[in-house]
Amino acid sequence: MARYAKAMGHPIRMYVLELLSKQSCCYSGDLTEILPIVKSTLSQHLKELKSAGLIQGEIEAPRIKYCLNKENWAEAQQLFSQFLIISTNTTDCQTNK
Amino acid sequence: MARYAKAMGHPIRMYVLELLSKQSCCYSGDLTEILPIVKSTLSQHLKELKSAGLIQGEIEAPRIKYCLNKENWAEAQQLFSQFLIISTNTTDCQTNK
DNA sequence: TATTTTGTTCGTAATTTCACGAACTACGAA
DNA sequence: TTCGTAGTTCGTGAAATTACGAACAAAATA
Repeated sequence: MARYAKAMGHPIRMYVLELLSKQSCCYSGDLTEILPIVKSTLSQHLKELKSAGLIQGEIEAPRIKYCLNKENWAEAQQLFSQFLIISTNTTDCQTNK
Repeated sequence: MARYAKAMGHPIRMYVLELLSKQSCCYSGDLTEILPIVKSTLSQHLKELKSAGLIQGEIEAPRIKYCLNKENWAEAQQLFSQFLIISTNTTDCQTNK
């Protein structure tokens, strides 16, 4: 979960994920036109998202089509939603004192 | 959301959050005994979690009692679970080509 | 009042992140 | 084959992160 969170912890990467969650897929060329960064920087961010497992790229020459990695996305959904539930039966505050 | 994600993007901070989600509250003195870091480092992490809005501290002299910031926690829950849903009606892949 | 406990702040160092441009690779099209 | 397009990789530098120990502050206790 820390790995997913870390990947999500940057506005550019968040933007890409948000787009992909709405739009099924995109090409990085289109992203460079929208985003205020050069293509090499974008490439790095996409690489991070890919190695975190949140997206996947598919060659569609001469471009690359990116979309969500649905399997891991579902896992993240599972992890985060479970984690962020405020448990109603938390144990009492323990101290070693 | 990037702010929350960033705060969650470190194992130590994740550990603290996990503990607090199970245990209602804790004291940082107890954490220093469990975690492999020095108190000043822990203090920094707690500060980050606090400034991200995920936890809050309450003075209970001579110690400080930490617990989740339930309001923001609920917001994060909302944001993440909504965000991570795989929308079934994504629009088609758009390209500027 | 002096001491101990608890935690923060500060300075420092090592590492990582982020961003850029240049050089390179791959591949389709002229 | 040569050219143009689409991306990646590499080297670099600036800034942020992570961790530590020392010094400091606040407050309970001896």
